[in-house]
Order: sequence, then C-alpha cells, then structure tokens
Amino acid sequence: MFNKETEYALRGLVYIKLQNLKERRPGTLEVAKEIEAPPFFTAKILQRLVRSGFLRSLKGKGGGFFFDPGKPDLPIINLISAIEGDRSFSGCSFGLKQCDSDNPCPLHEKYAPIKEALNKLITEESVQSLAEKVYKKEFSLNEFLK
Amino acid sequence: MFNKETEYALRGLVYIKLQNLKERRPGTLEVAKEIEAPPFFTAKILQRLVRSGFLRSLKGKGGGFFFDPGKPDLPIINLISAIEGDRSFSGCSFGLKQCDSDNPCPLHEKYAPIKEALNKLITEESVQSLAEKVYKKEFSLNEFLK
DNA sequence: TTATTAAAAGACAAAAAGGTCTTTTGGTAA
DNA sequence: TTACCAAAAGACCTTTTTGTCTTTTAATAA
Ligand code: FES
Ligand code: FES
Repeated sequence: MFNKETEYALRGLVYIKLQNLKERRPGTLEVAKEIEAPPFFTAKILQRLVRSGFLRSLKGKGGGFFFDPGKPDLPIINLISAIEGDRSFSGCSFGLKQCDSDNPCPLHEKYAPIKEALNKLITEESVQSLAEKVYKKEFSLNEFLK
Repeated sequence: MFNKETEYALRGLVYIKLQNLKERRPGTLEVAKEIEAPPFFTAKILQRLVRSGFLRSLKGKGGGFFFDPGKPDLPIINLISAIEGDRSFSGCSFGLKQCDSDNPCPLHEKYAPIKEALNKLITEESVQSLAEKVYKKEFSLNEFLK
C-alpha cells in the first residue's frame, strides 16, 4: 500500500504521539524497537520529519521526539505527499496521463470510487486520530508486526 | 497503484487482445508503441508472459502475440499476482504482520472495506473484459498516456 | 534451401528504494 | 565546565526496479 519509508514514518509518528500523551519523549532507538523498524533507517526518517516541520526534537539528556502542542493535527495525506510525492491517489490505475472521467481507462468506472474512498480516508485520519485509537486500546500499533 | 511492469503488462495484453479481436497478431514494437512503453522492456515483459502461459506467440513472418482462443479469460488478479507476488491487497496498510479484524491496526476499520472493493475489482475484471470495453469505444487505452 | 522476419534468451546497466554507519553538533546535568 | 547524551548530517552500501542491447532460435515465404 505505502512504501517502507511512509510506513515507518506513520507508525513512528503514531508511537511518538502516543508517548507524548503519556508525557514522554521517545528517542530513535526506542521508536525503532517499538515499531519494529531498522534503527538507523528510523533515525534518518525521523530526522527528515523534523526538517519537514512535522515533528520536533531535543538533543541531549532527556531529549527525544515530540509534537508541537501548538500545532494542528497532521492528516496522513500530508505525510504521504511529503514522502512519496503527489502520486498519492490522484493517478490513473491503468497508467493514463491523468485520471479523467471524460477520457476514462477501462478500469476507471470501478476504480474511481475506490480511489475517492482512499483519498477520504487519508484526508480524514491524522497521526493524532490514529494515536487516539491506539490509546483507547481499540487498535493495535505493533502486535504481530512484520 | 501498480508497478511499471504490471502496468505495461496490463496495457500490453489489453492491446493484444483488442488486436486479436480484429484478427491481428501485433509484435513487440507495435505493442510498445501503442501503449507508449519502452520497446525493449515491453519485449521482455511479453516474453515472460508467454513463459508464464498467459499468452502465446509465433516467430517469423506474420508472427506476433496472441491469446489462446481455447483458454478462459484471464482475471487481472492472476496477472498481478504473477508479476508482483501475492502482496496484492492482502496486507495491512499500517504494516502489521497480517490484516486481521481480531487485531486491527488503527487504519483497519476504514481501510478493510476499501481493500475488499479492490480485491473484488481485480477478481472480476479480466484482460478480455477490459479489451471489450475499449473495443466498444467506451473506454480509452492510450489517449493521453504518460 | 536460403533470405528474411520476429520472438527468446540473457547479459548488462542506470535509477530508485531501502538500509547502515561514522562523525559532528547541540543540549543536559552533575 | 566538564562529561555525557542524543539528535543531525552525510557518506556509503545493498537490493529491487526499470530499462537497454546483443546474440540466438524458430518460423515463413520466395
Ligand atoms: S482514467 Fe484510469 S483510473 Fe481513472
Ligand atoms: S489490520 Fe491494518 S489494515 Fe487490517
């Protein structure tokens, strides 16, 4: 569905937010371990997210990653776009230059509604909303991870 | 959505089927040109499809690619599985080891129905059904291709 | 039976994705 | 003010994906 970097970023940010809710600021090693991602790669990804302004960090003792409390929620469509580019769910499944109901590919009729649902999903859900769900124990963050 | 190889295979096979309907057997160069894919890469992909048994070919003058008239339709899920492996639309969007309603990730609730729709789509549609749609001029094969 | 045609086979290579590691920088706390 | 800690930066590497090209094999037609 998503590529590895997006997947790790998503899981990592949800984990960080979850810890922030508990007044904690996890570091790279902790995040990597909890989301079962490669530690160095996780570090690199988190660094990029800080540079992109999605996340904040503190160096030194007691340091780690955290969300700016003043910022609004981060819809995952923004995250996906930043990492994978705007290819998101705008393109034609068949490879036409653009997905256009006026010049539809043979998959369009059935694919367009699905694409719309996907776009709705990633627009509506945010890192924070996902973390909330995990916090309420309704959903799992890392059980049976790949 | 799909990777390049799958995309070219899909478009290529639909084009070939379309030409077969017109009693023609296109060759690699023609297919590549019509679906706007790299010629050598297209040739390699078609060769693989022949080896996989999805397609047939004839060498020499008047040669080219064609579908075995005796064979049943080819659902595109089979094509996708053969090229990309079974990763298809079985996995968890969040990266959990498996998508399981008993241990759902925070995206599951909204993503599962979408996944189901995708699986329905690729199971129901076949190379032949897609070619039919193009044949009836209802849908476009290569207008505005990437 | 030979020339021609077109696919098959497979080596090679560029680009992108995924991942590792070392060094530097900037904080914290004793 | 020193020792330590943890993120930042960036070089480097591996694997996968995407793509190119040459040589060989097989079919057809003259
Ligand atoms: S035109 Fe192909 S999916 Fe819309
Ligand atoms: S468990 Fe994640 S999509 Fe189903």
